[in-house]
Amino acid sequence: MLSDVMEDYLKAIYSLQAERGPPVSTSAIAEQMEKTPPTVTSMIGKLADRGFLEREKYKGVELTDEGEAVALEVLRHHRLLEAYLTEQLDYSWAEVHDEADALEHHISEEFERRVAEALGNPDVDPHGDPIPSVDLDPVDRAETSLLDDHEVGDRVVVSRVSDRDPAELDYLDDAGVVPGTELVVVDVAPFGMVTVRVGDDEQSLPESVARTIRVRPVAAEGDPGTAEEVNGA
Amino acid sequence: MLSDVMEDYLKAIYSLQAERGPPVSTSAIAEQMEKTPPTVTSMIGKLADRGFLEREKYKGVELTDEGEAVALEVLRHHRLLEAYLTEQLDYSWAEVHDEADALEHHISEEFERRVAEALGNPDVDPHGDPIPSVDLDPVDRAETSLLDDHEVGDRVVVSRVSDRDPAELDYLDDAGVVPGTELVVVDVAPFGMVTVRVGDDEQSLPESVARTIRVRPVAAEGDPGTAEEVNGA
DNA sequence: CTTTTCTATTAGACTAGTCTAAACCAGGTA
DNA sequence: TACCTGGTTTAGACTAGTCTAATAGAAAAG
Repeated sequence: MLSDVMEDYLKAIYSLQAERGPPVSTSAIAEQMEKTPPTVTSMIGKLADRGFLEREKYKGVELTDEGEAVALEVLRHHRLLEAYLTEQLDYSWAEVHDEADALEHHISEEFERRVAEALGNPDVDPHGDPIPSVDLDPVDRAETSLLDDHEVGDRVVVSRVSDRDPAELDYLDDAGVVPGTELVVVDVAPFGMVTVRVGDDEQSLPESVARTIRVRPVAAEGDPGTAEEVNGA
Repeated sequence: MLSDVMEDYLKAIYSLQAERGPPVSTSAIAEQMEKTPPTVTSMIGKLADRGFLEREKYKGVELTDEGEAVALEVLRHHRLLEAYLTEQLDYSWAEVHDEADALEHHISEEFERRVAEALGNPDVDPHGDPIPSVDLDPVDRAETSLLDDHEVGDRVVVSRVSDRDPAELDYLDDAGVVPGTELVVVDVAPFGMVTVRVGDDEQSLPESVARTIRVRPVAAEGDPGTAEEVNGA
């Protein structure tokens, strides 16, 4: 009933809304989706007509509960697939995103169920992103903050990394920066370059990378999820 | 470069060509694809322009080597997926077809490779259909014939069953008619109803079903593929 | 309060894939 | 040979999704 394309828009709007809050602008969606603004205007009109979002012209959009449910369903598919590909088919951390993007719209509820079961119903994917529950409760990012927003001396644990750019993921993987890794911010240079200590090594991360890493305070005793082994001392 | 839709047409044409030989008519494709004849005319025009088939107006089409390669690639995906879903995710024999149809166009070469490896590079799927090789050599149905074409007294081994109709598959599964099953034709009634003995049981199969089952002579010592256990005495 | 600038929307066109209705072969029948 | 019948193709329309170019609204600057 809902095309792949529409699902992609709802997913994009969901993540923009989660990051920067509603309303979400036409141009923000256009950038995220790599489409032109008129294309987005036309699509949000259709999505609003079908009740997936509220729209105020020239202002932006906000997902309705129904729109959010669709986005969460797609997100659940995406993250379950990432987890499955990593754990059962030996995909590397960096490879899974594109494959999951291609498959997320085409798996049945049955497939979703069986994959979740095979994984023991995990609640985070390999990047540290929370997997929406079967009943699609909104996921929250609770205690986390962006690494980019921290100051020298802060000691934090990596909660999640973006799953978008394979090259970046490979780089972080090599650097030992994965969900669960503990790090200390040792320098913040002009233009946002952030240097962190990971175990005994220091790693300098461009701002564009630091902005995609979410962290939580190091003290937390909370469940680190399915985090890989923690590096360093 | 090639849309899902085009891949589906090439797959359909491939299987029609394999069953009834070239040329394949517009109406046969239309029926298989559940599309109208004008739609098919328009699509085969595009496929011919792009070199995937030879077309003679008012006569029909025949796949080029390139078209056949595409069809075999899709078929390989389909059958690997069926095998994977059955073996690794506990799908029943009957459930896999639709899931594989949905996924076959969206898996990467990497996914194909990993799935094949996880299964030990099988050469038949759970229905008994041959899985095209990685290098896409044409598959042949060698020694097989349709159950429908046999006479009372013939003793044969099931080589493959159709993967199209889940209800039919469930029925055959219950009846113990799976690839590898040995059966004897005990009656052929008017209108094509075929009665076979499977072990100690007799099963009557409507012609529509008997026509989807391929069998080979019982004597053959050939490799029975990944056949399930053989039922009966 | 007016002007400039930036973003959003409208207008209109294009491709892919589909349909219905009408015209058109081609082969068999008279 | 002429006709009829049935499958095939053409004609034309429609939806989904996309674009570029032009217009319009909102917000910021003067």
